[in-house]
Amino acid sequence: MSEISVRLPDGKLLAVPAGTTVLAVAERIGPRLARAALAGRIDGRLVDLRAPLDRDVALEIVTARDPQAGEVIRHSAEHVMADAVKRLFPSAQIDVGRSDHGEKFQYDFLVERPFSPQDLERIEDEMRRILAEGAAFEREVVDRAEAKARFAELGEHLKVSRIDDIPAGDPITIYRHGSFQDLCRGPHVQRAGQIGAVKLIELAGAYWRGDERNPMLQRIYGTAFASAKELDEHLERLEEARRRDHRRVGQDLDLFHLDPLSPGSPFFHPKGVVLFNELVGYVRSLYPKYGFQEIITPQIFRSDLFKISGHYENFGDDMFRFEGDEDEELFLKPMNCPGHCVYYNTTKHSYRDLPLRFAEFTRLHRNERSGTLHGLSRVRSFAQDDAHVFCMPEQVESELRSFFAMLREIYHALGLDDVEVSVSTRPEKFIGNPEAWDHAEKLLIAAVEEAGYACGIKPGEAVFYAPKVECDFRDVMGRVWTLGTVQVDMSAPDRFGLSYVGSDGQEHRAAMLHRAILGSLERFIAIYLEHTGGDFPLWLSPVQVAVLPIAERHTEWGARVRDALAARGLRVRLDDRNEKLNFKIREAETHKIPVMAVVGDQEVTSGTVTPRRRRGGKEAAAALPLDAFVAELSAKVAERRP
RNA sequence: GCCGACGUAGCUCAGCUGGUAGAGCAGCUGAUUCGUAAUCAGCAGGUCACCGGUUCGAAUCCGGUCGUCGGCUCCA
Repeated sequence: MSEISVRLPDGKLLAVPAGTTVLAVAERIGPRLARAALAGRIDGRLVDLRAPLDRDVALEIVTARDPQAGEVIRHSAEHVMADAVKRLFPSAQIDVGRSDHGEKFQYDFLVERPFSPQDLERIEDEMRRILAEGAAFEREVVDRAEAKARFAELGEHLKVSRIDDIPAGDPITIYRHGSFQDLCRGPHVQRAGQIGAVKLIELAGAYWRGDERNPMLQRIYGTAFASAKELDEHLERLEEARRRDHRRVGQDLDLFHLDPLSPGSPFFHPKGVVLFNELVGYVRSLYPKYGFQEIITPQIFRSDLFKISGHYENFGDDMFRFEGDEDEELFLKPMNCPGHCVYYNTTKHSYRDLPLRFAEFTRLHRNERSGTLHGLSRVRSFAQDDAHVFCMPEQVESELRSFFAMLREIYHALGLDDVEVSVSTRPEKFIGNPEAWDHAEKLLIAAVEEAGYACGIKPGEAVFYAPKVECDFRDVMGRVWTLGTVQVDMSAPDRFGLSYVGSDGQEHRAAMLHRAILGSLERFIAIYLEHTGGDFPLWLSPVQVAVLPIAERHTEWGARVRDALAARGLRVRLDDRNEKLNFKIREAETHKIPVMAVVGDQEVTSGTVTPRRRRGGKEAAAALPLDAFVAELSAKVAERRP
């Protein structure tokens, strides 16, 4: 039998017979490693311990300490959960599990009646029992007919249909622990005991094969770790996410609320409006620099507009529709682009006028399905930092360059530095010709790379009328949100007959770009609140300064401090309540006010204030003349420094 | 829209298997005049989401509606 060579992480080469399993290699290295092994890794890909090696490879043995250990453990926990469900509910049919996203795993079941939260507890207990039994996971390669027959006999009809999804020629493997077996690619732990801690998190309905025309299965989500300590840390992170939830922060800081009388349409409170307006004002302040002109188009349009744009047939059900006089069909606009096209067409354009860049912040309304509404991040009424660029086709590249320059400037100012950019390519259903799509996609990819981003590709993810760039921001909790986007429209120029007169005196088709940098302001605020936890930089803070007199005799000076700050446009509150300084500080801290100005006897006599920064702690701050204090703060605000 | 859970004072929540609603914080009043994260006391505050049913009696049990939350689907 031929030998292969296995390179270990320390550089050592091990010669073993072809067909040696990963586990056997681990045993050659040492029995303790073999016992602790959860999986192997070849070229960054996890492989099962029982998988035979058939070529020269670089191999790492994955143990509980490995960053990828969780993936293996959770994958095996899926099987344990399915096993537990089958033990408690023998008539349940198993569909499939997943554990390749985040720190949770899931499994779907077809059951006569939905699981209850009590069932969840029972299932979790049963899982612990299975872990305690510590059965070994075994791997088996079977042929297709055998696999189908086996699951058919078990009454697992969903599973049989899943076998049909496996491409012909691919090996079919089954993993078994105890009396439970499941179709699975692996890899899996050696024995159930290696799953140190499990917790079932939640129940949900999920359509079979993700199609809403199919029956709904019951999905259980859980998480699993090598140790109880890691599980606790994970639960602590979930708790932290709950603390930062924008709905909670929005409530605590009195920024907005959602009222049952208008589901999905937020009320912004005065402080929320400050945040909203500061964001809009900032973007607006950059419009001259990047050559945008702001316009305001109608909120309501006749249906004809959306018939021209194509939204009528594609999104008609998701628009707010009503009737005007004489059965006139009207819609609340769900986006600005058609209106911008109408405006573009009000005059004949020369190539000398292009590019024309129209921006608009007015409100948009979409009748989102009730189940999809979520705080500020999914609403029915919102505004975007929306704009459309009308240009000659050969100007698209430089427009994309300008888009990324503006995007960088804004994200940097807001402290959104962890951004990944990708291009979504042509979906199955699309309009326009494929060559034009290919060309546009190439332009986008080149522009992303030129802007200095590694360009990811999201195959088939584009909108039906336009390839698009998506800018995904990773927040402090590690969650990814799509913010900015730019799209090359393959449809509107023709549908609206967007044209310009070229230097040759002939009419030419114009190119059109859609772009937004923050996207929906509502959604952006949600994301930003969770990212910052409500700790805004000075310039965005609804209340920038709290003036805190120590006793009543200091309020007069406090009022003059307040007035001096307010006169320079700073948002300031004088806390003249009859409370102790500690109380006022605590409240300013919990309200996330970035700067406090303490005034007592010393300050009154010397005409100063003693500043205290948010979370400044006990460090002794020096008193500052009022003028200097005001000048420092207004300079920071003007420069949008924290 | 679909599956499940939930809806009690402005906020956060308690109220065991049915017997006329309770706390903390916030608010109001008073006392205290205080130097870097909660001073003390008193007062007031609820058609228990809404509609209907069961019952001598419903916050509690049942049905419906609305909303919220977690998912699914969708996201121009």
